[in-house]
Amino acid sequence: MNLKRLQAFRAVYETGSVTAAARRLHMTQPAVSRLIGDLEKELGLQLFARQRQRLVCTEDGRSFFHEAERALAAVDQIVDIARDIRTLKGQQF
Amino acid sequence: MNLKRLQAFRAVYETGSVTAAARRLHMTQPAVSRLIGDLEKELGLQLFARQRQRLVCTEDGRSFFHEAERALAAVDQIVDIARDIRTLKGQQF
DNA sequence: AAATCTTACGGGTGACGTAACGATC
DNA sequence: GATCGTTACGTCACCCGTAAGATTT
Repeated sequence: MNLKRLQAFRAVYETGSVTAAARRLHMTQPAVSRLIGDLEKELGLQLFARQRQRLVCTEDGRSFFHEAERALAAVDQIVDIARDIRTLKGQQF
Repeated sequence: MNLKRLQAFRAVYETGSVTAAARRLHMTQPAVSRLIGDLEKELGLQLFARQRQRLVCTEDGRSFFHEAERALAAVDQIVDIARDIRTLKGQQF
């Protein structure tokens, strides 16, 4: 598993397009497209249905998103906690 | 942030040694040692105190571990969920 | 034709294992 | 001297951006 892939998935899920997700992530479209494809291959699930020029989230994608968001939130919290600890340390002097 | 670093941290925390953690992770000792060092550098925190031939978890390390474990559990759950979805799909046929 | 997603390709960064070193039991 | 953790070094895979292709509006 890989955090970047999860972050890309969240961005595409929320924006509904690879282009918008790439903008949010400060990346190019091909890079985001690959991350999604790699994640689908790793999971063995089709998270998005390629219809026309848009990626429509599948039923599996929606089920997966709920859990993925929890994991990403937990990881984000880790960084916050670390910063809090550092700040606390700094105040001790 | 990086999942491998967190997994290495958990393994060292629970086993109390780099060697045991490396065995559990199917990696070499230097690789695990680097992951721990990289994580500490990234967080700006000293997670373990190098005493004698053992790594003793610091106060900061213990505080951080609680949150890290939650994140890792959430990630582990993702994989499980994905497998469940695949299994369910398979049963539909 | 402009926009979107995907695939191909080359370059740079990072991770790993082996080897070597210092310290401890 | 055996074990443990760290550092050095060479190699290899992975990830990204640019370029090119296919499809849609």
